[in-house]
Amino acid sequence: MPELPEVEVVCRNLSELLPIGSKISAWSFYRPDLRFKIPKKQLLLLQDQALVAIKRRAKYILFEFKNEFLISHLGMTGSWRREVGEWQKNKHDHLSFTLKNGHSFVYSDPRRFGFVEVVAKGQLVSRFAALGAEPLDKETDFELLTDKFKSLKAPIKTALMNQKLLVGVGNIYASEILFASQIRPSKLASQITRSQYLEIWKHTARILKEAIQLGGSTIDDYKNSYGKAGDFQQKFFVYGRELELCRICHSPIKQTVMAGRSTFWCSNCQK
DNA sequence: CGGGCGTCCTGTTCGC
DNA sequence: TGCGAACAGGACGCCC
Repeated sequence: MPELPEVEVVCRNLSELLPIGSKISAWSFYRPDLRFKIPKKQLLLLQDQALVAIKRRAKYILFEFKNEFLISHLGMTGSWRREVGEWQKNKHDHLSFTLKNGHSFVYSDPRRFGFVEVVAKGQLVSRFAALGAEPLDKETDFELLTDKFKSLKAPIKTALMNQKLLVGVGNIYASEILFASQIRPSKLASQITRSQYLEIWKHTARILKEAIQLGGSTIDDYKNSYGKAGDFQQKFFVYGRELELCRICHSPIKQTVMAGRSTFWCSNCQK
């Protein structure tokens, strides 16, 4: 489900729903078996602490407290929703916390690829040491990023999804970015010119921003924290459009599997 | 060693 | 209609 735009939207939703200074007055745990066992003890230590901020890094949601971060990764199907007053627990709800005002925030995750984790502030840098550059951060050095990409042997589509170099791009947006850049997904990252990389970085930022503006992409079940679906899927040029006609040249869109993931492209527009 | 593949899960869709 | 296979937004460990 969630790539950078979807996670960013959820972070913005949660920032609105969870005012700075909010305090968790109670935790509830329903089933501990997420990707990693839910760290109950550490979560309980966050009780009565004031929320400082909610941020995003890569595809992670960071709830910042005075001394720790509560990290949430949504995996494929994770979601946070708010419940006010009496509410019905769902089959895939794993945990929730409640504020003094009675609002509850519930984490649900059918496929259980997501997880929550508590990290001391001093440990955050090392925890995220393996993560690459943020595509929407104006501090990102795209010249350096280009150098790194050019040293890879992998196809560009696989490279774009590698979170060690560039974060936030997943299977949907990788296909969309390469269509906009007019480059075939199978083209080797090392064979792409510097000027083509400039195009790729430009379209990466543009597409991710547009997707955020439209509330992300809903393929099947992604919903933001208000329960609302995204609209960016209506703007897809290639993802999920196998055999449909290219919006630019009207050739049928092709689909193949690369590194185990469905990949979509136009054989006429992309070289 | 870099990179590809299988794997962790459940739910839905597809094809026979 | 029914049932099993294939597939789905991520990311890690293992193996070549």
